[in-house]
Amino acid sequence: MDAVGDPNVAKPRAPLSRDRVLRCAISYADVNGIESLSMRGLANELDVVPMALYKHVASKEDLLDGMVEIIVGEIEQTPGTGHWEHDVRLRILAARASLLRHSWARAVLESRTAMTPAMLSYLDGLSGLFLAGGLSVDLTHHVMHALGNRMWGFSQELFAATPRSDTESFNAQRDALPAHHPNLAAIARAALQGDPDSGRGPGCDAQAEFEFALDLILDGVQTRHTDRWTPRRQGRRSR
Amino acid sequence: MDAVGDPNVAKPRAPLSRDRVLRCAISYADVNGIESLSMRGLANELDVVPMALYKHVASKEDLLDGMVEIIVGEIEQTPGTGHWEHDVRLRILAARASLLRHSWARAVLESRTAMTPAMLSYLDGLSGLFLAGGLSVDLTHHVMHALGNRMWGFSQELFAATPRSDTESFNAQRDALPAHHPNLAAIARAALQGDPDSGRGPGCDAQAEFEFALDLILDGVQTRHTDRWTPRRQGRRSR
DNA sequence: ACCTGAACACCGTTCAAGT
DNA sequence: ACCTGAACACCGTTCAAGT
Repeated sequence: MDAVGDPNVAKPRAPLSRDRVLRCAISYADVNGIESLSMRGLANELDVVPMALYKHVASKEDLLDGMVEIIVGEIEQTPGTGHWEHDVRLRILAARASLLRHSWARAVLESRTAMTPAMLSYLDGLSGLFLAGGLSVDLTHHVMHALGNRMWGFSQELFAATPRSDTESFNAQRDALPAHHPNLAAIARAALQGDPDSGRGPGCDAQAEFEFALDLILDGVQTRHTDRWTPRRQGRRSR
Repeated sequence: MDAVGDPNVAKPRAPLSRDRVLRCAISYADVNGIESLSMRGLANELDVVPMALYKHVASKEDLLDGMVEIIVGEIEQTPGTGHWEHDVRLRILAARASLLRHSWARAVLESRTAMTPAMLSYLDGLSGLFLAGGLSVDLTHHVMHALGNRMWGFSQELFAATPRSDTESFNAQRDALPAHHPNLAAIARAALQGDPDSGRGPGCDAQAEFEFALDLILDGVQTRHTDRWTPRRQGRRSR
């Protein structure tokens, strides 16, 4: 009747489409890591000759653009309530949730230089939350810059989760820390003591760090806003 | 007497060293762009067989680590005066100055996952400025995260300086901006009106944006510091 | 007109053969 | 013991030959 049980019959492979290519690339990167994603490997995954991809994707760069496009497009459009601090916080945490689902998303997004429609929409929506809260256009502009890649939900990693070097050199480095880097050693010690139950070794609570930094910035913006801050008027404040 | 004027005599090529390899790679990337830096091309630049590089550099990853290592190592060790806001500001602007000298530095630094000695030293020195100013170890820890890649002197680029796509699609995108992205359009319009003399098209004053964001964060830290902020005590503030 | 195998011009890195 | 040419196992992309 059909091809079930007969491995020699070609699978009725679904026709290729840009969306199918991009989604396959995403799950391939999820499973195998972004560094092992190649046009040839992806074509193989799709049971297709490499050249067939170029009908739906202009180049590998375009493929990567399309991959982040999908993920950014999936960011939840959290509702605006008119309380801009709350609204912005919610929206950015939604972005964080979307992007954290793919371990490679941060690196790829940071490597992109093109602006895609979904990225523009997200940025426009986020700016709109500030403007709806009554912030001036100028202040909103500067705040968007100030958020940095935090607007995508990223917090700086001080020490990579998995040091690339082998364990012995990692241990050597850690043992040498107190002598040569007393300040970092103190911080690391306090972080480890403070979170004895997290049990993640030298890591930090990324979510807590993210929210601390986000609130720090939003508070500063609130201050600038109520102070009716304007650009080029005040110059640098004395300190 | 010597080889001057005789092109057939082999140049007495300086013996290779890790430092010479790294510095040649840096200036090669400065001139030709990081994307066209290859082990083979670098070897060719040094009049050497590709394999010879592997005596001084374990891999291309190690080469890139070494390149940022040199640049980070060149960050000026600005003096500490005990006024931590001033000291931190100065040190971070010094980092910015060093890294901005190489257009590829930001991308490469952000792609690194390993911690190198020079990076550790810089981080230790920067933390030390906060601690010397009387900030608690905990607050210093969180602030280091909050600075994000701003601690290296980077500000978020909202729109890449040179859109990768061709000019016509760029124009099409810009013309479609007001209709679909009213908030971004308002920001772009204000930015262009506000800086009529900068004449850099749709760009922003990166230095001004950087200092705005840096001061925003440092002010917030000052507030947390004088409020004797401690972690896990206050949880989220109501809003 | 469409599709695709082979080819092109590269990579980073290994390895064995030569000195 | 040291050095290195050739080779290996890939890349992204072009292109001409086949249907």
